[in-house]
Amino acid sequence: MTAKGTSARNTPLKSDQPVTLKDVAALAGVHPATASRALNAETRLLVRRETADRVMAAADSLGYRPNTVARSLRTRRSHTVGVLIPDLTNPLFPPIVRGIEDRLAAEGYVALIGNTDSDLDRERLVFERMRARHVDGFVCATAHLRSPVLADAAEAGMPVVLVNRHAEGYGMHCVSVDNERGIAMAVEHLAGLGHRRIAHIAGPQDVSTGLSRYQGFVAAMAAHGLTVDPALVTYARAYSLEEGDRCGRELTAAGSGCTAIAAANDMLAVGCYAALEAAGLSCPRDISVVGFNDMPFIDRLRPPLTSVSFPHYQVGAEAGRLILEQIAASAEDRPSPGEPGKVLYLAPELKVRGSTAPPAE
Amino acid sequence: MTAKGTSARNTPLKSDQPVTLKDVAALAGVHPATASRALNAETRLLVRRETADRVMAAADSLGYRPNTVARSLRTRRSHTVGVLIPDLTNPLFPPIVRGIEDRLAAEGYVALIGNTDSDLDRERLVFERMRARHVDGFVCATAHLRSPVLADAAEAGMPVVLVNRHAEGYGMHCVSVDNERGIAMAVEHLAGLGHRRIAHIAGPQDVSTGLSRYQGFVAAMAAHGLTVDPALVTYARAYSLEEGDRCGRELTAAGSGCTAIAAANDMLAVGCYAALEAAGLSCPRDISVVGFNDMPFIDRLRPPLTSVSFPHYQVGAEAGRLILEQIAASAEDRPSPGEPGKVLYLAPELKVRGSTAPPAE
DNA sequence: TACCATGCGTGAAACGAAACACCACGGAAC
DNA sequence: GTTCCGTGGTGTTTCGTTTCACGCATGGTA
Repeated sequence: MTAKGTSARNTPLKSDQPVTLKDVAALAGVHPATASRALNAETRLLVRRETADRVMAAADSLGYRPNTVARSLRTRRSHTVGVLIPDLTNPLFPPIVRGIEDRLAAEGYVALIGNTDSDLDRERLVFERMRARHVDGFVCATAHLRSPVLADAAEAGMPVVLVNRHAEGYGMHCVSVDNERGIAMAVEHLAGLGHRRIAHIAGPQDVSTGLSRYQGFVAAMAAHGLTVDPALVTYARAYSLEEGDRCGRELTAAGSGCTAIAAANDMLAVGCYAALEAAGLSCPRDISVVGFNDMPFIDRLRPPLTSVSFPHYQVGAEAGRLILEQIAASAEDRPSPGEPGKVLYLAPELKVRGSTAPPAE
Repeated sequence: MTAKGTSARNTPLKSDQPVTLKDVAALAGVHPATASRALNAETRLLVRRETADRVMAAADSLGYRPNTVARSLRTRRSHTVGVLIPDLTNPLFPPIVRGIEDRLAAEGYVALIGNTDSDLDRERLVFERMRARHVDGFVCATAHLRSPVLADAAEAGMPVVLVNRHAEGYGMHCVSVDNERGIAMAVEHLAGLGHRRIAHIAGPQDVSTGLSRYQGFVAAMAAHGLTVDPALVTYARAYSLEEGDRCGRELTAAGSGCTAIAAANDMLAVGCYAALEAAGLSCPRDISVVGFNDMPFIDRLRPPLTSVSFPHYQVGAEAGRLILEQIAASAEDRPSPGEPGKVLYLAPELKVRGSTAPPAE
């Protein structure tokens, strides 16, 4: 009866029906409940060593794989987390997602991924879909400052960690970069080069990155004794190349006289390149451009973009760590909507490259 | 089909316990089984119209959401598919994954994502992990020509669709680009410019893209009456910048005399840029370089890379379509390991950019 | 009137694993 | 000798849903 296999992976001898816990128990000559505990590391000490070994051997020889679905139904744990991102094809996100996924994988978790395109309806849809699949928590990179989805999640007491973008008032932990500090470094760099009329392509003001980089820009300008000309601030409706182009055209139109542009994000900055080219301007000779995020490959562009950098992968990994921590924590240990929510800021760093130079004249 | 609630989301009046089918049935004054059928569009016609409406209204008012986990346990369908990719941070994959995900989302499916780093052990791990979660099928972009994981999947009769990389002998459908044709276009372009000594940075030969691009290269050279100098073919161990750099250095070393390089992939080509720079060579003046894949942003590099293009997003979307098709198909309709497996090749297109020019002399 | 479809619903049994309550037994304490 | 307790296990229930196998009317038909 002990159809002991070799160390090699032996296919179950049974029919094509998957082998269940009951089968293992039967082979080991023990009750299913006992088998369950023997196989579960947590509860293994409740069963005699020798019995446990017998069960494990049986499981091994049958090629038993626990049915996670059944287990989830009972334990209400799926060992799965949902990851919400605006758009995977934005080069900022892949490293973050990898960081998350690697961290999760290390603990036996897997990631369910969903793109929202910054569309609230689509966000709701994927959120509900993931929730229905009983994810243990969410990592959310799509946070708007006011987010109905996050409000729901908070009310339901689900573990959520925000990444990159912050949203206050829901008591959620967040891991991101110090945006004010980052944009200040950009302004400082430009001012140091001698630029006075510095423009800003602001990101969407309904997400934290857009807002705080804008505020940081204003503050930093003031700190350097520079005035913010309202004509030199444009607002992008999305972090996209197209919007960068549009805003760039606006800034280069009709004698605005700006010599440098601090964009709220690399996509906007790169989009801006096209606008400069269209206007017959050269970067950095005529106009300097600074981005934010230091996306992969941005250092190989033409010209290489000066950008505010932060460790994307680590941000993701930290977010993964935090969500696992919260899942493990009992409900009362989690932050509640009332509290402020811990914020983990990774330090920004300015990467000076070929897109910035002293003003022409 | 589903009875959309009002625009306002009504919170369940019950306690914080999730509302279950039994609750709905109780409110509607009907048996749980009946409620199940009333809510399930497929079986709704088995119940009187009026009763069905009552049940749906009850479900709506309670804010009922079916427990997908319980459903999966019973139906053995998770409405989840596993997506295996080598590395999300390789810019080739995000658009493909988005294509897959969008297509899946349209049918109510979600994607479980896993990076393997081209490591067979890690691949096995995430594969098993996803399998344990009862994914309905796999989309696999990591296929090696011989793959134990795929062999297992085939034997178990699980729906699998290969994307980008092909693997024969497992009878799986595949959606990709015509690699031979693509590399031939690259060679033709270079030959047309007047290049005679054309080098090839080959990809890993244990994956289909590496092998067939290499074979295509050899064939195309012959077709143009050019000889393949073995010294002008180097083999990358991975599709990485580092390997591109290494191979590039090899090719530029000591008087190989090559004037053009056809790389098996953009990452290798871009890595090669660094090697050229290190050797004091200029692209395209001294050496022309052609890539493959036409990754996002590659057209903005310095210099913009000439590359063989194919529609990444569509490839992903097609793969999504195919996997859904197979999941829907009954087991006997699926391709079996014996048969060849349908292959869907999307047409390549050469994007000529600034990295190629006639030879110097 | 007898009889069979048929429409609507009800019970109850899965699905696979974990949690909970219990039980036999041997040894220790009183 | 009785009580008490810890060890190592057994049964049973539960998780929420689907689905199979019926029952019970009703209506059309021979």
